[in-house]
Parts: sequence; structure tokens; C-alpha cells
Amino acid sequence: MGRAPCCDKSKVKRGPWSPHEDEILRNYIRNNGTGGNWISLPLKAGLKRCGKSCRLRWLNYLRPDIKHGSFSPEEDNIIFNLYSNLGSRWSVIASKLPGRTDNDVKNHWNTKLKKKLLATMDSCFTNINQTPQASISTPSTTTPNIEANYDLGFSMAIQDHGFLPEMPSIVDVVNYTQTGNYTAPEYSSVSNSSIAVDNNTWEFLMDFGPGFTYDQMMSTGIWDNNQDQMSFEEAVINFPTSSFASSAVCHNVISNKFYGNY
DNA sequence: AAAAAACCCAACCGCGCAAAC
DNA sequence: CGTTTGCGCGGTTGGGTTTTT
Repeated sequence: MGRAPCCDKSKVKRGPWSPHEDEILRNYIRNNGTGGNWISLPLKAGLKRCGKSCRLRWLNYLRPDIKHGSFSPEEDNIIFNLYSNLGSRWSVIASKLPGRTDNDVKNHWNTKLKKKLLATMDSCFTNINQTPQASISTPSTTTPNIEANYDLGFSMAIQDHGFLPEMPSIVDVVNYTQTGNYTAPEYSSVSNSSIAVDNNTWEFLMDFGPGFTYDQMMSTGIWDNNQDQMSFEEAVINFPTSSFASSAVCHNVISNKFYGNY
């Protein structure tokens, strides 16, 4: 036995809203508010609509603070980063984008961003497969060029160790640079959050760490003084445009590609 | 120019949760 | 307490629009 329907479907109008209906709903809410009860609102407002339909129309379209129009690159970036870590929690993602609704963000992801991400990942793997940069047992002394080919930016470390899942959970310090000039060592924990790729003739480890130096980590607050790390989720919400968040995108997508859902 | 395919997005649906009873 | 009710969420769909063939 299913759930009782919220209204009598045969007595309410469905489908697209007319400008007249929009005006009735807008005027009613302007004068009376939503009254805290969407189910009874259409009757009071004089609309032959289901309460849920009224709620959706108001929240997703008529609300005065809704931002209409296309998404900016900054908004895209935030959606990428949050989606990669939170998954399809559209309302949480939308809450970080003023004026955007969960429905907007969801539609934008499904129609635009998902394809963009997949295309980017494809080009990333093409580059990885064509341009091996180093071999095992040789700590990196040159900048791996993967990052240059990949605009989301992640860090890569070449280390002498085996592959997941046997990879030891140790802490290494690896030479790392984003600019081509060595700057500072990055502290890197090697764990299941790192990805090893065996391409038969060459091997490497991609370390999807924060991409920050120790000092940067301390200053962003991602680490506190006790070096307790924020959760991934916390960090990405707090720093949605950081390289930390960007690296998490790569990590999650590539993890899925190699190991399936985790 | 017409048909087909792809894209896009507003709207619907049903479920889980929590507040009210 | 258990039950009912309404809200909010995420998945999905219908159909209008645009692009491609």
C-alpha cells in the first residue's frame, strides 16, 4: 500500500504555470507570506494547484532573490568541487551559490558540467598514457607535466613503493612544485587516498593531497595546531575554490575509475 | 526545407525525515 | 509513546527548443 497522495490529482491543474497563475501566487505570498503551510495555500490564494506545485514554483522561479541566467565560471568551479566530495546533495551545493536553487544546480550539472568533467578526464588520461615522466625508484627531480595538461590541478609524487592495496600507510616528504621552481617540500601521507597507476613500463603514484605547503596548510585552517585535519567535506565547503578542493575532484573521479565506487 | 537527434529545464513524483498531534 | 501530516530533497520525465543530418 503506497502513500496517500497529497492532493486530488483530478481536481488540480498540472503542467506549466501561466503568467496569470504566477501573478496570483506572487501577490498572495507578497501580502500573506506562505503561512507555513503549502498544502492549504492554493485554496486560500484561489489557485487550482497542488500545494507542492505552488511551493516548487515559488522556490524555484518566482522568489525575488532567484538569480536567472547562465552560471559563471566561478559558480561552475564551486559546483565541481562540492559535487566531487558531496555527491548529488544539490541543496547543500546550492546553499553555497546565492540565488541558485537546487533544481538549477542539478540541471546545470546534468546538462553541462558532467560532460565537461568527463571530457577533461578523458584528456587527462590520454596525456597520462602518452607521456610517462619517470620510473619507479627514482624520486622526482623534474616537474611532472601532468599538471600542466590538466587545469584542475593536482599534485603528483613519484615514489618507490608498491601499489594499492598493499601500499604502506606512511608519511613521506616529497619534492613538489606547481611552478617549475622548487619551493618547499609537501608533506604527504601515502594512503588509500593516493592512486597508483601501473602502465607496464612505468609506474607512478598520484598523490591527491592538498597541494599546499605546510605553512599554507596552517594558515588556511585546514590543519589546526595539533595537525588534526579537517574532514574532506568540511574543507571543501570552507574552501570551495582552493586547490585542495580541486585536487579532491580528481581524486574522487580517478578513484572511481580505477577502483569503482568506494 | 524537413526530419531526426540532441539538448535543456520546468515540473512532477515518491520517499525520508521531523514536527505535530 | 505511535501515528499522521507536511516539507524538502533527489531522481526522473515531458515536451519545447535548438542543432545536426
